[in-house]
Amino acid sequence: MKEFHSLPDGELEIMQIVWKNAPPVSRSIIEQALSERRKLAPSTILTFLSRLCARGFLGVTHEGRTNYYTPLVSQKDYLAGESRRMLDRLYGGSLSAFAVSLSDSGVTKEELAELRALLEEDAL
Amino acid sequence: MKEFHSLPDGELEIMQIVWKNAPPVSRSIIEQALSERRKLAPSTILTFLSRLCARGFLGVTHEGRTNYYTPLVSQKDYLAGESRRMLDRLYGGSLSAFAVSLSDSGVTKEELAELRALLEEDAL
DNA sequence: AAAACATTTCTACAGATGTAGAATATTTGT
DNA sequence: ACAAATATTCTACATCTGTAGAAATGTTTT
Repeated sequence: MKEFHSLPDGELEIMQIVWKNAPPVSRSIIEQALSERRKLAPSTILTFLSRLCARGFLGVTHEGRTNYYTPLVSQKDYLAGESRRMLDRLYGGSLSAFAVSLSDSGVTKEELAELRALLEEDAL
Repeated sequence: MKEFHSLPDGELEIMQIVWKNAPPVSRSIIEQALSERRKLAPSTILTFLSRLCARGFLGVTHEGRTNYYTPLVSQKDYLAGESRRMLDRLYGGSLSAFAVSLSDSGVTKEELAELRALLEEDAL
């Protein structure tokens, strides 16, 4: 399992959108999806996209005047790495310490119940 | 519950040490604790400390030529905020999605068992 | 009290990140 | 073929982060 370094917020936001859509994804699709959350100049989005390409997170193909992007790192792999990193960084690697902290932060009883269900049915 | 913004790695590392010790904590103590993990110039550590003061994370008092630092934000509050932020940012707020991802990232069976125990005894 | 020393504050700088205007290239309507 | 429209790439810049040398300040030793 490869180690990817963390993405900055802006780039992660783009990746989440790319992952959510069937590849390859055009910039207009991304801009569309993103616009529901915040307004960015087209060139800003393109900057993020090219930085993601430079990092090896996305591959790009040109179709006329349009760029299409394809993820080169899977969401699953990236998130797994991030979660572990976060657990180490913040809780010295202790999952339980993290859970306690979450309950401090207001996870709902429903969420905890859901998690317990997952654990009890050995889904993990 | 106040919202604190995320700390960069270097500053978080310092905060973790400050939290671990009984306040107020001197720079020499911090440098000592830190030196076991990595080597930084004293002035670098001081830079982090003064940035933490500027952010309102630490208060400082001067005792002769020595500075003593006291946390103004509790570890518990900070971690609670960070955990939630991370859950939102990476998993759209879903605790279960996070748990699945953790199991992808190689949490041990022991950790999961421990977590289940916590949940079952309603400790959270 | 001067010298030697320890500690802190200033200043600096390179690289990362968020953001976007200007310049350039591609497509399309007429 | 050309103008209008549109998408992409370049260039730019302010702020944040990691890092630390130089300068200033306070302490101890002889």
